[in-house]
Amino acid sequence: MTDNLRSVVQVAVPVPLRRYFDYKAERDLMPGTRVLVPFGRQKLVGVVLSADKQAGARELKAVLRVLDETPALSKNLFSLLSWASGYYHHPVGEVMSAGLPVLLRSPQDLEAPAGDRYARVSTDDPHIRDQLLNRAPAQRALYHHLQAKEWTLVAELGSVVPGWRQALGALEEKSLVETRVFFRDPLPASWTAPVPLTEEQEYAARQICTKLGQFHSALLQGITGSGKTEVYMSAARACIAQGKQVLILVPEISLTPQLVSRVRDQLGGNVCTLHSGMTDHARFRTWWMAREGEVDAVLGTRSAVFTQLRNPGLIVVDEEHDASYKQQDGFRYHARDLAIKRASLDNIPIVLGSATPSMEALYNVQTKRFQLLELSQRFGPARLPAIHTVNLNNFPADDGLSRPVLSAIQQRLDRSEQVIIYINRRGYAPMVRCYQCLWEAECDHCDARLTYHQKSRQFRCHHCGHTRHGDERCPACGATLYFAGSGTQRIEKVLLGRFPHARLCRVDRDEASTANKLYKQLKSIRDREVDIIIGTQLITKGHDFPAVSLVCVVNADQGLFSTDFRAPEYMFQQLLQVSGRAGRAAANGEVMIQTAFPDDPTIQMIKQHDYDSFARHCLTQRETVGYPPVTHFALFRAESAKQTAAVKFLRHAQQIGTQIQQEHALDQVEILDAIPSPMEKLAGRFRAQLLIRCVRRGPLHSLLNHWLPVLEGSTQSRTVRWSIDIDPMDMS
DNA sequence: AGCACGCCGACT
DNA sequence: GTCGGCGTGCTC
Repeated sequence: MTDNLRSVVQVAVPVPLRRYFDYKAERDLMPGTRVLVPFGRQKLVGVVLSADKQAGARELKAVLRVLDETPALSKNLFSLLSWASGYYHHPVGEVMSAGLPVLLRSPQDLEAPAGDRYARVSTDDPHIRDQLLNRAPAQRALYHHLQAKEWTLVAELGSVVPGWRQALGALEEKSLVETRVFFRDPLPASWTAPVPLTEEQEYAARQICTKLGQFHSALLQGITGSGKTEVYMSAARACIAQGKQVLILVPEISLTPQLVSRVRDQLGGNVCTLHSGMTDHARFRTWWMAREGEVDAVLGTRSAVFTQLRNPGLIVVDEEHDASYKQQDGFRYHARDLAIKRASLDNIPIVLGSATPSMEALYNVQTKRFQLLELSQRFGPARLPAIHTVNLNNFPADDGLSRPVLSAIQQRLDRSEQVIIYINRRGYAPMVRCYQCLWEAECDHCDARLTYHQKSRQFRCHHCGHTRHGDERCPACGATLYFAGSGTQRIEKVLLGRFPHARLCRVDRDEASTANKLYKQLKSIRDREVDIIIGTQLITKGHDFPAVSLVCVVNADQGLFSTDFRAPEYMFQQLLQVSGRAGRAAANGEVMIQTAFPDDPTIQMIKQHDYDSFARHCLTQRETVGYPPVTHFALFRAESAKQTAAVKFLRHAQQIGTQIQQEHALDQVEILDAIPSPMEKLAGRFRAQLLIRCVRRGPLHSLLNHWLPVLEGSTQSRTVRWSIDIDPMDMS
């Protein structure tokens, strides 16, 4: 029998299996090429891993269709994803799939994306216009609408001008209006001359620039307001001047329109963005242009680390310590770490920036893997705010706010300066109980208390989103409920009673539920339409409020008693970040932290703005107890609707692991006991975890390499939902 | 993950 | 007598 399918290709199919599948193909295909393959009785888009001529003994199915002329995944991106699949021990098919834009995960040929049609007025001659339009009101309305702007997106006309389709056609016919298709927003780039850098900034930027063209990692540590962005931008301009592209990663929350326009201003406008709010089509367009080399810079969140660049030149990871870089489900990668790997594959420099670097980054500085670049001066007139503590043992805060804090607020209001009240807890009260019948507001689906939301008269679970209606009466016996602790709503109410003439603004996920609402709130704060801002961590990130001169932290003590070993680190980062909001323009910035433990060493170091001492202290501690980054963690997680199933499964996993460990003499690795998660029940599922750790990565990974296939093959692995988390960022 | 097959419980 | 529950097995 003649067979023109003479090649065998290994294909990564998007299924949760830690293996690939062989198919016949007409010719050898390049790694990274997408193929449509039959899989069971479905057809799936897979990615070619390798090809060889050896005809297997088995009868193979044939590739149905080759989807890419040139591989959708470039050589380096393919290498990055292959590496990531190994490092994170995640099924290769799912990893390859995650590295593709959503549009390319379905069987579409790889071709240039469609652009957007824009329209603009082409003639401004009033005579012609009036003559041609005096009997066409719809056309006239459309014409006037278009006149207001340079290019207008045709797709947006529907909501503005009724009957636009006909009118536009007619206007085009009369040559009064022209339309064109653009890949990106054709607004002219406003270009701002770069601000002169300080000596420190200049030095940092130059250090980065000298490394263009080779792999090099630098940590840019600069206190809030020291102008890290100017350093990135200066290095980016140098990179672009060499004809290379820049990839800039930012945390989810800080990718605001202001940031985009700021970067556009500084880099010459040829900048594309990539974030979760965009449509699949818009993302594909950015992806395509970056790959074609048509954009100078890509600015994006976590998943933008997979953007292909034709001429990569520099990677920037802003707010490197931010938790949103870690994907928390499915393929649990860390975008910052992948960015470093990517820089090494592309042979280009990478800059990680932060005011409060992660312990991981600082450890890499200690071990000489990263170069440290420091910015120690605040830019412009602003100085660091003074940080005071208010001892809650001496000044009780019955309603959440102590007397010294209240009088400090009064003082700022008298001087018409703005105040931020920082409280990292939404709702009215996190604890509700009845002293008559001892009823307590608890979630039916989680091991957690319900938070009372007064505004919506609801009890809400902040873990699973479950809500139940209720008011201030006990649902069991009708007595008046007791509310303990305070959230943003309660603080707002207290302030309203205390300062009836002040204009309040509450910024939390309930109030700022969409990016647009948040943006409006932030704008009204900046425009000084607000006196007191009550906010959660939503307000801590990167926003500049020049008129804020006082920041009050309602309760700093949660971070001191958490079960999570990273809690002090997060607390420090958060408090320094929110402190940075005080007095960015004025010289009289002040921060007041309410705490019952003013002598706690962490609190003391916060008062001194002494992140370096804290970090040293923290790293030493991590070293003694064997925690990351000095020791490496891998965490098995499992969950099931049945109470004991998850722990049972992980005990089974533990047994397999211990046996494999002995067989391969991997005795440096420590396998702890399978235990229920700190919050065992979440959203109606019972969860458990199993921690593996090792001072060296090598043995940890080789253990997992032997372990996971066996576990995956075991029949019990179908009874629960389980996953492995390499370098877990939270242990809940 | 999907999807089929297969063997035990309460229903038209 | 069947519809359907989810345990088990397989996907080149």
